[in-house]
Amino acid sequence: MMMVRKSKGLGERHIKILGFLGEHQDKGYPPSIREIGEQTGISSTSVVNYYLEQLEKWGYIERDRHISRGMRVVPERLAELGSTFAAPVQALAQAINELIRIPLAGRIGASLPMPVPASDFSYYGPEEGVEIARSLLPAKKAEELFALEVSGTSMIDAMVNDGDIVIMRQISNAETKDGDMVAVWLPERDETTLKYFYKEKNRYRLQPANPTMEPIYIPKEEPLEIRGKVVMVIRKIASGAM
Amino acid sequence: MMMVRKSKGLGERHIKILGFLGEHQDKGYPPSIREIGEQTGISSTSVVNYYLEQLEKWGYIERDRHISRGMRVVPERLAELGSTFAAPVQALAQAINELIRIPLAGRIGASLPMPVPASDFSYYGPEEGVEIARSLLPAKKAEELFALEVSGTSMIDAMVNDGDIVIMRQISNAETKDGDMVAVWLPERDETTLKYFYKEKNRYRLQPANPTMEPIYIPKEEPLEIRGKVVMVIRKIASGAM
DNA sequence: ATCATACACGAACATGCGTTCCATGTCAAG
DNA sequence: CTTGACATGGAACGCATGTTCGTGTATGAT
Repeated sequence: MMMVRKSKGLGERHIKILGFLGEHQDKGYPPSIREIGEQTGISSTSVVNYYLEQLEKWGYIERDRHISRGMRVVPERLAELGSTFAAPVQALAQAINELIRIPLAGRIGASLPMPVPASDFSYYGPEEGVEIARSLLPAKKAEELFALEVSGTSMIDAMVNDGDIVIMRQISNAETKDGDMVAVWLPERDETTLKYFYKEKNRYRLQPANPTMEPIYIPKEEPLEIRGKVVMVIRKIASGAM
Repeated sequence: MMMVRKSKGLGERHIKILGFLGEHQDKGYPPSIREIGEQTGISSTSVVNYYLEQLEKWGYIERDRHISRGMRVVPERLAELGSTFAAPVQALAQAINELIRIPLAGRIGASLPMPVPASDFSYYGPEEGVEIARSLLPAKKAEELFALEVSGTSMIDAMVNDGDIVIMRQISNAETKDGDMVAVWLPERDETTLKYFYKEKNRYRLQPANPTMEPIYIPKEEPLEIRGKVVMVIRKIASGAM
């Protein structure tokens, strides 16, 4: 066989280029091949192109051939790098203006049968949505996420007020882990509630976010549906509330 | 004097161009003059350039001459348009990937002497900050904004929990209007609290956000300092809370 | 009427900038 | 040592794209 020296994996120059692409971000347009060369100490445009082709193959960037400055970084791919690399790329990932548009699936309230986003998340046009900075989220895939506007004060005990927007991730009963804050649908009580979820011997403990309030217990026999896991709560405060 | 027909103000073509710049946003790089022409029904590159120069003069975009696709929209300027124009620009403003980086000024807690951002908001480097989508904010200037991380559960009654991040706008006592949710510093009680603020005959009423809780009254004689107005509250919920 | 100005075209020109091809250097496998 | 994938340069080549200029047409102002 053959086993080349460094080959696979990002080399110093890949990092430099990626880093420069990030720094260049605030210019409003991508750099040209020559500009990349100057900044990364590569004298030949063909070499820069060589690396760009690799970055494209690895999936870190996308290019539109024959178009000046026709390239863009792929934030998702970059996010994967996480903190693997130091400063240069770190800063990059954060510099990448990346907003995630989360579909507003509807409203949720004590008695409302909690809506679930279009089963397959297929495609939602210019519907209403909430834009969140990727840097605010737990850096996971943006799919599976949906938002709900809270209607009514029934979730006061979960520290969630009327008008708040909760960002949720689709999750099944099985996937739910102790300590997750989830939206629970209790068919028998015809009630939806947001609580911290804990499995105990033969019951479920639903703990309110407000530490001054007591948990409620649900016997294991009672049906219980986890509709989603709360990832974030956003409260916009208007000028003249109340 | 002279008063030309339409002149001053954005015309249909300006709007179209601005709109196209927005739509083109997700490509990752700006369009070329010719591309703009095609999409907006302008056959001559010089005419497109003509409009771009105007948009630049009006401050809607910035250009880097002699650089392919060297232009970018100025979100702040665009935000001013507000809902003045219909769909096209509306969508634009929202499509503009624009994150606002709000400096994290520090922590706030019942007994902590609430920190205030670097007096003049001069310049803050890569300090910690929170990135918010402009579309989530009340579309005002991003300056004057700062964020605080809440420490402790002393503001539970304001529906704000330990770890929450509150986005605030600097505001003086005089500017405060009834109904604003503000951070109030009570020197005599050595206490900082978040409450809805109301002026009454000879006292101030500080109303908790949680409707089930009673307001507290501060006699007008007692010193009271409004440190900021709460614009938004963000709660990130970790997987294994509690 | 006459002129200045805003609005529009389209062609020509001069770079900007991506692409391609050829030559060279390096290191590991055979 | 030879071979070959990998890494770099450098210089052309040629389309991509911004800029400039000559022209033409409304509309107001004088």
